[in-house]
Amino acid sequence: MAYWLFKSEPFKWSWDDQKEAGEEGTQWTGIRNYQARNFMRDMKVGDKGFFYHSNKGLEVVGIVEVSAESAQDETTDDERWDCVDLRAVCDMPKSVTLKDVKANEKLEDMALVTSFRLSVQPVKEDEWIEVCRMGGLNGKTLKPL
DNA sequence: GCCAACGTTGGC
DNA sequence: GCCAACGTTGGC
Repeated sequence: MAYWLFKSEPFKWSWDDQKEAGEEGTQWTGIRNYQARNFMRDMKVGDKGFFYHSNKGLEVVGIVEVSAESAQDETTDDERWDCVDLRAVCDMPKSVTLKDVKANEKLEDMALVTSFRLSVQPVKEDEWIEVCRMGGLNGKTLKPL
């Protein structure tokens, strides 16, 4: 299983919107960047990801799961763009801010810091565990600590 | 709202 | 295939 991070501007698509999309989840539309798209093509159903609020908030607020593999982005006819479906899994008991991430030397190589413009990013397992721990979650079981 | 970083486009 | 111009992202 792989781990990822998804950025969204909360005034466009917030964590609350994602939760309202329910168990089925919904397409993670609007990605128009080849690198980000290629990461989505690598995703498998069941992969976990952080839901990050960019622009406003600047924090990881929840955990999502890939609920469908990459398929045509329904918001465009352009066949170059496809995306996965995501569903909300749980809240971060305590949201983890970009500031917190930058202040943690274990996370200095995290793509969130090094490739900050990339809107869909891979997360290494140790980074996953660490960010979960900072947010009050066990990264393996996704239960509160 | 500014601007740095960086991806994309298009002329040559 | 280079590179300048341009557009977008996202932190500050």
